[in-house]
Amino acid sequence: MSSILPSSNSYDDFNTWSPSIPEYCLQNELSDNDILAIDLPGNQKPSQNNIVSIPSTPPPSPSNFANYMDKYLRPVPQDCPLPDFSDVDKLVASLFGDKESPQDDLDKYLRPVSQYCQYDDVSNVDKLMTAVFRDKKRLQNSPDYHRISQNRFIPTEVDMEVMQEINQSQLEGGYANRVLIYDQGQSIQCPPVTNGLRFHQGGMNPGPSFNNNQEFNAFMGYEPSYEQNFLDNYDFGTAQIATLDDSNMQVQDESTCDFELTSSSLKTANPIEISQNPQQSGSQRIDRNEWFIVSKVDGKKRAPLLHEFLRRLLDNQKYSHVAQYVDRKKGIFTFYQREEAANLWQHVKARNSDSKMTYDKLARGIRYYYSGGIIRRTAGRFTFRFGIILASIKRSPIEIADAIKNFNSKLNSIELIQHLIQYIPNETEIDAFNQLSIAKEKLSPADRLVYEILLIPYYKERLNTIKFKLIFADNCNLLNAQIRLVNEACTFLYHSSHIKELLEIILSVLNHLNSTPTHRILTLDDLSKVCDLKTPKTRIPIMNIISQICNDRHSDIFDLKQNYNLISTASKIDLTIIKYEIEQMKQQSEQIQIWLNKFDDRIDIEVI
DNA sequence: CAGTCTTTTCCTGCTT
DNA sequence: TAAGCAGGAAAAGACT
Repeated sequence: MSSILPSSNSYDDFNTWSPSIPEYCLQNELSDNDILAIDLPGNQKPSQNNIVSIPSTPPPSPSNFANYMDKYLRPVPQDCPLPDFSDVDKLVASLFGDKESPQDDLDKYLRPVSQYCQYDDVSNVDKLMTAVFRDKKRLQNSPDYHRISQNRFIPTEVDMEVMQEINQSQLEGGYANRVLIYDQGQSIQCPPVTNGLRFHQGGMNPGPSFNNNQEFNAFMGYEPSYEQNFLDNYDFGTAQIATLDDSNMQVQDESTCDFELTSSSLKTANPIEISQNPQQSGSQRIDRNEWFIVSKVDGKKRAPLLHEFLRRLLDNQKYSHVAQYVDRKKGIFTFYQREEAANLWQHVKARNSDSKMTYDKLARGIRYYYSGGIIRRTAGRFTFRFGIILASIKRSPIEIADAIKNFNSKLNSIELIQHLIQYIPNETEIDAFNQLSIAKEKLSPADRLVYEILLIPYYKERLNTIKFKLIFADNCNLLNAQIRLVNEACTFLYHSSHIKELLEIILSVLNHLNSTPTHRILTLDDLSKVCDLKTPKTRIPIMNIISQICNDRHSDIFDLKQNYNLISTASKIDLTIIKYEIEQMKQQSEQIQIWLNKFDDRIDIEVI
C-alpha cells in the first residue's frame, strides 16, 4: 500500500508536507525575533553570539516515516475477514459429538489474532491525542497564558532569567539547547532535560534516551492468571477479557474537560484503584445499598445472607484490609480485622438487634454453615473455606450429578460447574469419602453431591468439558467484539489524514528542535514519550507548542476528537491477552477432543 | 398467625 | 492462662 507521505529524503519534498518552524514563521508573518534558536555545538559556553535565527534549511526529513506508519498502523488484510460467530452453535456441536460438522471450523474461528488485526500500539496515538486536546484546553482557559491574537498564546509569566539559567545548568552537562523565544524575551526552552530526554553532544551519539517509564496497560484490573500446567489441573478459567466499559469510552465534554498538566496525569490515565485506606471502625458510614442482593426473579432488593456478605466482602478490594482470600482458587479466606468485619456485618445484615455484633457471634454464624457444606473448616485461626454453594439450587445432589454425567449443560449453570471444579476434593478427601462411616443419605447436601460426583467416571474431565461448552460461545463473542473494535480503530487510524497530519507536525517540531546533523532523527517510536516533556523552567509542555500549531494552522485536527472514543477504547484492549485467550481456547478444545474419545459410556450426550 | 429459615445470643468444654 | 474454636440450646428476626 502506498503512503500518502513522500518517501524521498529531499528537503524539498519534506517542505511540501511538513510544516516546519521557519515556514510557520514565514506564513504567520513572524520575524526572526519571534522565534529564535540557540545553537551550541559541543560544550561551548553560551553567549549572545550563539543565538541565531532558525536555520534556513528545514529539519531533516524522517525518511522512514512511511515505514513507521506501516509498522504501527498496518491495515487489516483484505483476504482475512473478521470471524462471524453467528453459527457458533454449529461449532459447539462439531466439538461435542456431531460428526457431520467439520472440525476445521474450530481452526477457522480460533485463528491467531494476528490474522484478524495488526497493530502494535494504538495507545501511543491515544496518549498523543490526549495531550493535544489537553493543551488546547489549557491554552484557551488557563490564566497562565495570555492570548496575543485569536489563536496565539504566550505564557503570562515572563521569565527573563531563563536564558542564563538554562545556559548555566544545562550546558555544563553537555546538553544542546534549543530555545524558542516568543516575542519580547519570553522564552520556552525545549527540549527539556527533565523526564530523561537528553541531547548529547559530540562523540558517539546515542540519540535521545528516555526514561523507561513504560506505561503498563491498566486494562480494568485484569490479572493474567497464566496457568503453566493447565492440563494437569484442568482448570479452564473463564476468559478474563477486558469488558467494554462505556463509562470509560466517553471523551470528556469540552466544558468539563479538566486534564491535569502534570506528567503523572498521563501515567495514571487508567489506574487500578486499590484502596489502602482502612475504614474507620465505629461511626463510619456504611452504604447498605452496596451490599444488597437483587433478586433475579422480581428485582427486589434484600440484605445479604451471611455467606453472601462474606463473598462480597472478599470480592471488594475496598475491604481487603478486613478480610481477604488466602487462596482464592480454593476459597480459603482469613479475617484480618475481625471486629471491623463484625461491625460491617452489624450494619449490613437483615435482622436488627440492639446489641453489638462481635466476631464471636459472627464466627458462630459462619460455623453454622459447616453442617450444610457452605463453609468448611480450616486449621488456621480466623480462617475459613467456602464449600459448594447449593443454597440457591433447588435440584437434589443426585439430579445434579446425573446431569454432569450426561453432559446436560442445560441443567447446570456455569456458576455451579465452576464451583464444583473449584472444590474438587483432594486425595485425602476422596479417601474419606471411600471409607464413609455413615450412610450416604446422612451426608450434607454438599457432601452428598461430591460423593455422587466421585462415582462418575472421568468426573474432572466431564466438569471441565461442560464448563468449556458453557462458556465457549460467550468467550468467542467477547473476543470477537474486542478484536472488531481494535480492528476498527486500526482501520480508522490508518486511513485518518488528521492523524497523519498530527504526527507529521509533531515529528517536524521535534526534529526541528533537535536538528543538528549528529542527532538521531526522532521517529514514531519516540512519540509516546513526547507527551510528558516540559520545559524545565517554565514547565511548558512540548505539546503546548504542538497544540498551538494545530490551533493556528490545522484546526481540523481537533475534529479527531469525534473519533477519539474509538481509539481510546481500543487502546485499552490488550491484544496479548486476547492472543493468550485464543491460544488457551485452542488448547482446551484439543484436550476436550482427547477426553471425549475416552469417555467410554458416552451416552446421551446432549448437543446444544 | 404458624412454620420455617437463618441467624443471634449465650454458653460449656476443648485446643492451641 | 488467655484466646480462639466447636458446637449445643434457645431465642429471635424476617419471610412465606
